[in-house]
Amino acid sequence: MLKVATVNVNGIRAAYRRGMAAWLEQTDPEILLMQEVRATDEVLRDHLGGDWHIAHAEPVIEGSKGRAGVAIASRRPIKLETVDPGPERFAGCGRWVEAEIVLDDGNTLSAISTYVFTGEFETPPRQAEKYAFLDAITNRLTALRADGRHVLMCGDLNIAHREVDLKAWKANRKKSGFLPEERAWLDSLFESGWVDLGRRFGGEGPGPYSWWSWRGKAFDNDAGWRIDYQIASPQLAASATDCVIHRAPTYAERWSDHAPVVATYEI
Amino acid sequence: MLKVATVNVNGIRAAYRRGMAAWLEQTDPEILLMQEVRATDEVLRDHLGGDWHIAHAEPVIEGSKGRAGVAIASRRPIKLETVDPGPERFAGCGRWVEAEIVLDDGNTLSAISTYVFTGEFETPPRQAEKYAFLDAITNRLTALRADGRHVLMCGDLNIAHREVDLKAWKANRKKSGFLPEERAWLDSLFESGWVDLGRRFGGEGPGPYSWWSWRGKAFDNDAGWRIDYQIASPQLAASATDCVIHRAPTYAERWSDHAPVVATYEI
DNA sequence: CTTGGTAGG
DNA sequence: CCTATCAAG
Repeated sequence: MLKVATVNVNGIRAAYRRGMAAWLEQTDPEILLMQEVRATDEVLRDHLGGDWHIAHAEPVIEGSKGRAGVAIASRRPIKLETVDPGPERFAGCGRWVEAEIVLDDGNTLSAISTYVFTGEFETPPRQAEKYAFLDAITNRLTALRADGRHVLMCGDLNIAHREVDLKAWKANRKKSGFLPEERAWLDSLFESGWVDLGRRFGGEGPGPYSWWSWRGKAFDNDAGWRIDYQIASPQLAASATDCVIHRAPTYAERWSDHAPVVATYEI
Repeated sequence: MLKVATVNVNGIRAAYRRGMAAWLEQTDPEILLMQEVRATDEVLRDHLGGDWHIAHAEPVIEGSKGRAGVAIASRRPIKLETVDPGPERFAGCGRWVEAEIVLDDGNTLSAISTYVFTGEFETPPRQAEKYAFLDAITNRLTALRADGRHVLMCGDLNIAHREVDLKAWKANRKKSGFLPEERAWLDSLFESGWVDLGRRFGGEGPGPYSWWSWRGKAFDNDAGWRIDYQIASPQLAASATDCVIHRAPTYAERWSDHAPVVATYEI
């Protein structure tokens, strides 16, 4: 049995200050994938404490200190760590990290933590960067699946797939995060066999969501988006028994603007 | 009877967040002089609320947004507001404001709120700026006293006068804030008739102090400095009946790193 | 150790 | 509305 949790922590320091440690102890995942770590490697390791093997893509490009950052913490050893999804333009961006982990059955799992660009900003234009990153993901996933291993991509894709995946879908049809091109990218991913565990176990919807703006009453009104995913290769997906979003009971109990997505695989 | 309070609020927003309003309501001064307001005029007025006449020197020089700022809030009308101590080099620095207030006896009071430069930084060198500001103060005070009005200069002078005015005087003999030249400036001010109300009513010392670093256990150990003053012209000083420093009971009850200095004048 | 401004989300 | 960095104190 393999319990996997993914969450955009929105700053590991702030998350711990607000109570992430209690959630982690109670949930006790075998693998924890994080996005927006927003800290140095030293700070990340200090917060998580011992007994973890950690793969961390800290952004290294100029002016990116305290931004982005993705990591994978594993109770089992990490055989190989790979940073960046491939193309040179994304070198050191702190948005992609892979960890090869050997499972009980001897098979290899490539676990991925990714944090896709927000496309919503006009200056500089970021939507093109987002599409380029999605392309890079497609290529990298295809390469990883070639040798038959298990692949699990987790993270904040900054895309809601269908109308049931965000509360205000009508108002957001022309907004980055719910553009036809972005949704089509997820369509083609799922059509080629990758499985969206959140939707498989999340019912018909609308909801559940995984992100709510801190602003106004977005959380209390459940005006959220499902933009955080566990996306598994077919064989791995077939072994899944559960996938739930850990929405905090109250606004005050949130320790991130995102909620964890937690899945169990019988593998 | 005229109750006057002066305090370096270290950011009016932070001070209100931490409980300044309760202190202000309980103390209920006729005139409240503030330093390090660190806010726009609109924000200052929003926080103080109605029923005040306000003179505010907001810093206007490039890159000074959110820094310095001195203000005078008065329950009685302010006849004339003057900003800056005079020399062009201090134009718009947000460290000096005067308010002319007509007293019950028909006399005019020039109340001053000032925030003298910290000299402790090496790059850029600030000690020279501090001495130049002290010179400007001397000249301006002399001019104000010429026509026989009452003058009350309140504020954070960033100078402890004598050994009894800071806990660690031995360790600070070569530090800005307790340099011989700075102490001599206060000596000559008091020798020319200006009166340090805090010392007149504060006993022999050591202490009381008006500022403690936020760092370490400075507050709990009372490792402070008396750098906040009410300095009155001779006639006004003669009418004073009391001057006390409102040190918070506990660290948690502080709403600034400085404590208010509150005096009463029978005039 | 705390302040506010700032860029980013 | 929240994150972190930054200069300043």
